[in-house]
Order: sequence, then C-alpha cells, then structure tokens
Amino acid sequence: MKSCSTGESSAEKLIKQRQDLPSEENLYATAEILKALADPTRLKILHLLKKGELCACEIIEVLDKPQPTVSHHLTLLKNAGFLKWRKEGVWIHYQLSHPDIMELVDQITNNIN
Amino acid sequence: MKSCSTGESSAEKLIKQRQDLPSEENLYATAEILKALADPTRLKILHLLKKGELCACEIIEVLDKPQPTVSHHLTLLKNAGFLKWRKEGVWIHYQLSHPDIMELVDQITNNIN
DNA sequence: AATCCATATATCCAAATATTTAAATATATG
DNA sequence: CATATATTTAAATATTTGGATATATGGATT
Repeated sequence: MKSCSTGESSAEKLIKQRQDLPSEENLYATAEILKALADPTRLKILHLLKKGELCACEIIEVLDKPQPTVSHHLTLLKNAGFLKWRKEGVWIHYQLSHPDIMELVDQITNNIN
Repeated sequence: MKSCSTGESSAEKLIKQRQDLPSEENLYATAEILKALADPTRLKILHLLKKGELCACEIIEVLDKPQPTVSHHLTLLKNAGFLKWRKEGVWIHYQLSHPDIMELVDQITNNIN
C-alpha cells in the first residue's frame, strides 16, 4: 500500500508545517480565552452585559444561581479579559471590556450552522 | 445601606432581562461549538488545515501524538461542524468546512489583548 | 476469488486532569 | 453589625490522554 497522496511528508515538509504553527504559548493563551467563552452561564453573563453595566448582585438575581457560582464565573471572565469593573461602595459593577465581542461569537456560530 | 444603583430590579425588569437571553438550548449549542475550539491541540489542527486538506496520518505525524488522541480531537472538530472529510481508500482527508474560521478566532483574541 | 496480512482510522476503556457547583467562611464596606 | 462580594474547599462532573482493541481497506498469495 502506497502512502497517502497529501502525506509523503518529507522531513523538511514536516518541519515547515510545525514551524508555521503558532507557538505553544500562543495556542494555550488562545485556548484559555476561548474556554472562558465556552460555557452557557458565562455566555449568559456576556449577553446580559451587552445592554450595559450591571451590578454583580443583579447578575446573581437574573441568573438565579448561588452567589459563589456567579462570582466564580465573573472571575473567569475578568481574568480572560472580557470584563471591566468598577467598585461603588460594596457593589461591583461589571461591563464588557469589548462590547462587540458577542458579535464575533455569533459570526462563528453562524458560520458553523 | 441602599441597594445598588443599577440593581433595584423590579420583577418586571428581571423577567425582561431573562427573556432577552438566548434560549438555554441555544446557549448550550454555542458553548459546544466554542468548546471544540478551546483546546491547543485542536487549534493546531485547524491552523494546519488553513493551508488545505490533510490526511489524518499527516496530522498525526505533525502533531506527534498518539493516533487515538488525534482521532479523538478530529472527531470533536468534525462533530462541532468545523471539518469536512473525504475518504480515499484507507485514508481520510480532512479540510476546514469554514476556511475563514481562524480569522474570527484571531479577531476575538486581538480584541482581548 | 478467497484468504491472509499490513496499515489507517475509530472506538472502548480507564486513569489523570480540569472544570463546575455550591456550602462554609473570609474580607470589605458603610 | 448587616450586607456585597471573594475565597476556600470538596464533591460532582466533564474532558483529555493513550493503551488495547476493533473495523475497514486494499495489496499479496494461493
């Protein structure tokens, strides 16, 4: 049996293919950002914030989940860079740091379906 | 202590905020698509395929991972709708079903960083 | 052509690891 | 001191990895 037609990978081709990939570091970073998006609860939070700033307490109320659960998701979104926040006394107001991010997400899903 | 300023959620506002969210079903589906992207190995595969069709055997070789591992990732990408494939004898040639998908991913990470 | 063999890919399974959830507790603010 | 939020922690669940095995295909041999 011959090798596959696209294959026949010479050592040079193989090296080139590997070199053309983004760095391991870059790929992990990108995956982290996408992981932050890849959860229904966090997508909900981002959708809610499309209309503007919200207090954590309000997000908890709308989602109707325990406070530590919501806090955890907010922290992940914050760490991934999706959220800005503002402290006002005890309250923390969150907003999207990139208001158009959900449009990009929509574009991905529209492409796929 | 007064309630937070954005908060003060009347029952009506709360209901409206919940109604304006995409359906649970839609959110899970979107999360599934994003999960398929949110992995360094799968990002690598998608990057490799930007240059055109590749045989599974070649992907295994470039990634230098055990065959079942690569097969698993290919199946996830297939199921999420990112890959088309073509059987040629024993070989399976994979290609991107949406060749521009990685540009959208790049846009997300560029927005974030 | 029937059988056997080698190879490509997929599936099964279990272990390792990561993520999600939420109760308990800590911290911060007024 | 009461309340908003974060952190700690542990359990439940999901994902990733790769060995073992199954399946599929096609070449070789009889």
